[in-house]
This record gives sequence, structure tokens and C-alpha cells, in this order.
Amino acid sequence: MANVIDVLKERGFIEDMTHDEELYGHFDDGPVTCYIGFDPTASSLHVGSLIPIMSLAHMQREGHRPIALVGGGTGLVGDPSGKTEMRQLLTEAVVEENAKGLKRQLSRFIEFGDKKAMLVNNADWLVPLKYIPFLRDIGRHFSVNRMIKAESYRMRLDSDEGLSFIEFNYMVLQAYDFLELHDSHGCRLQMGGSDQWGNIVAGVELIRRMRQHTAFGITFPLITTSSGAKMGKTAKGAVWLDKERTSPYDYYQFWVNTDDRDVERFLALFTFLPMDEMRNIGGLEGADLNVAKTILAFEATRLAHGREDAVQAFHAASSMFGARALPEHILPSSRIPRAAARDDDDSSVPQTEMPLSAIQEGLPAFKLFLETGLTPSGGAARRLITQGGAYVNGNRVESYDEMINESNINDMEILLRAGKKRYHKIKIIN
RNA sequence: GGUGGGGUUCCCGAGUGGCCAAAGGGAACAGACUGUAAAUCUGUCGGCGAUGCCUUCGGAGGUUCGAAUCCUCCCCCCACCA
Repeated sequence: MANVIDVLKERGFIEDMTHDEELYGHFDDGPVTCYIGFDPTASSLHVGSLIPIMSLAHMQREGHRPIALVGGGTGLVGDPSGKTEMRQLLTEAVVEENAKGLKRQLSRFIEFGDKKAMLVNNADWLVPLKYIPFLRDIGRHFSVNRMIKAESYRMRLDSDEGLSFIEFNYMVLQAYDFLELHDSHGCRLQMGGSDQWGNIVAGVELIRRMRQHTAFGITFPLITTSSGAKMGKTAKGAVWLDKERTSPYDYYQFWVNTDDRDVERFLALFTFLPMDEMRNIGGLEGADLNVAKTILAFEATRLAHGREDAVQAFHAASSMFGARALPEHILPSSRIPRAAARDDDDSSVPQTEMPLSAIQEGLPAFKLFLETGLTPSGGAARRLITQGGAYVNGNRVESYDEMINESNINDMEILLRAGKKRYHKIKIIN
């Protein structure tokens, strides 16, 4: 079996790691327990968390045991790492609620259960901590001189905002988490984003000092798009893994719109397709890359939402943007339905229902765009139409007060389009 | 506790009585070009069934024909001093 470190390295997951040689050996010695912490700051994870999630999934696939740690306790404190502003502190109730959603989403990627992956919540051991004993046992191993030099505090120490004492403690608590998991589950590897380096190393050192054990750390690169933006942000905000917040259709669209230059890298990071198949697509150019994007979008959507939703999103895309031939030899391991590239199933295109009577009365086009949410305000709808970006059933709307009525209904539907690629269907009901 | 500097539209940031729905930049949106890509150029970018009306410049009052701009009180942030 391949060493997971090689797998992760090859796929682009590793930015940095502590003691490489020994870490390799650690994995050769048998199943390894490793952990990653997730902030329960929101009730859903977003694509920004996909790197850690996928890395845990790879761990599990290679026979190791991943632990997903929900930061129910540290979430009450707030991690200042790499943040310019102090976090809003969370209440315990909110954290608990968010932790539930987190587990549900992680379950799509990782299998939890006996001898499998585990989910722990650090509130369980952090909340009951007693201040004085904690300071005496743990606190004394930390040098303030060193801490204030840590990169993770630098930004805040230099800024006008400053760093509050509660946040200053974050590193110590996270180090303690690592120690706790080391003691209770023999966990000797922590992974995390590159902004977590300081926190991870703090844990590694704490374990060495208190237990005389070597522990390890791996950090992931910050994934940015080739155009330089932080990945996973769109106009509407974060791209969520929760389908109530980001529909499978929108999720699929997010991936299809990947920058040319990112396709190969993203396939490696966000799908499980074998690496040797990816080398072929390095040769693809221009429009041919869209095949690879289609498969990337399909696979990513399948992982997050399941095959059925992925197929639907794929069909909807074919229906709206045109079906595309998907040659067998490109990424052959993908189970995307290649031959049956149907373009008649647009059921996952965003839609709203509207009573027939409302249409019979007729209403100006800009109202329709406003009511479907394609534009945030009436003014924006007027602007869109004035600038020539609004379409009804494929025909450009010429003026914002153009009346829409029964004559625009096809098959009990009206298809609206805003700009080049935002579609919305109106279902007419009696 | 004292002194000084601040809080402006999504973000940064100009504006110190009318010419201010508020410069400039970023983000975003639309058009052209395209491949549901990038880059580039152009336009838009508070709300409203709209050549006008309404709401906005930390909050509440006040002065004035007129306030983001002046006055009073309050809230919050920062720096230095204690």
C-alpha cells in the first residue's frame, strides 16, 4: 500500500510538515490516528473546508483512522490566527447546533463508526478545565516570549485592533487538544491549514515536553484560484456544502466555472480520480478543457450531494448550456453518464412557481426578474434590462416595462435568464 | 481616569454648511470578445411602477432656509499618559 504522505503530496495537499523522515516511518509502522479541528462558526461547512475534509478521507481510504474534532470549546474562545479582526464569540447553544450540521456533512466524505473515523468535541474537556491547575500543569510549558513571535499572532499584534487575552490563549488550548487526543486515542498527527502551523507546532512541543513522545504536524496550502482570489467565494458569498444553502445545481456550476489553469490541480484535490488519468488532461487546451471541467463538477457534486443530485445538475447544465461529448478516454474512472448526455432534464435549474392568474393579468418584465430573485431589487432589474442582459425564453427583453403574459408561456413554463449564465424557471400552476 | 485621533454607502478611503446619493480604488453586475475560462475595453453600481419622491454618512437631540459637514449629550474603537 502506498504511503499516504506520498498520496497527499502527489495530489497537492501538503504545504509543510514536521520531521519528514520520521513521519514517513510513522505511517509505515501501521495505522495512524490523526486529527483536524473544524470551527463550528457556522452551521455548514463550505468549499474552503474541503481540503481538510478530503485529506481525512484519503487517510481513511489508506487504512488510517481520522478524527474530526469539532471546536466546541475553542469556538467559545476564537482563533485569532490570520484574522485581522476579533471573532464574534459563540454561545454554547449555537456551537452545539453547528456541530450537528458539521457531522452530517462530514459523513458524506468520511465513514464514522466503531474502529472507523471518530468525531469528538473539545468542549467535552475544555469546558470543565479548572483555571489554576491548567495554568500550573500546561501553562508553564509555554513561553510568552515565543508565543508573541508566532506568525499567527503577528498580524494582530501589529494591527490597531490588538489581541485580546482570551484569543492569546487559543494556541495553548489547541495544543492541549492535541495532548488530550494523544493521551486518549494515541493520536500523534495533527493537520490543518497553513495558518495553523503555530498552533500545531505548539501541540507537538507540548506532547514532547510532557510525554516525551514525538508528535507530527502537516499543513495544507491556502488554496487560491489562479486569478489570486481565495477559493470558494462567489458574489453570493461562500459556496456551502449544505444543499439548503447552495443547491446542487449552483454547486455544480461553481465547479464548472473553474479557471482553466486550476482544473488539473482541482481534480487532484477535490476528486478521488486516479492521478495517472489526470496527466492526460494536461495536454488539453482551450475549449477541450471544458470536458475536464464537466467531470470535475460532476465528481465534486457527487461527493458532496450524492450521485443522483450530481446527475441532475449535469443534465440541467446540458439542457441550459448545451450537451457536450465526453470522450471515454478522458478521466475514464469517472462514473459520469457519458453516452446518455441527456439535455431534457432541467429539473434542478432554480425555479419558482407562479399561479396562472398572475401571468394572465400580465406584469412588467422587471417585476418578474425581481420576484424570482434573479436581481436583488427592482432598480437592479431595470438596470439589467436596460443593459441588455435580460432574456425571456431566450429572447432579449427590450425595455423594462415590457409586459409578460400568457403568450410567453411554453409548456407551462417561462425561462428567464440574467446575464450569460444565470437561469431561472417559472413554473405555472393553476 | 487624563489627553489626543477616529467611526462615511459591500470593503478600503476622500469629503469639514448648499454644486452630495456623497471623489477615487477594489469587489460585484451587464455589454462587446469568447469556450458556462482568463485577459482586455465600455457601461452600471442606495430604494422606489421613477425626468420626481424617499432613506443613508456610529446613536439621540439641536442650530440653520439648508447638515456627512456646526453645537450638545451618549455609544464604540485606537494611541499615548496614569
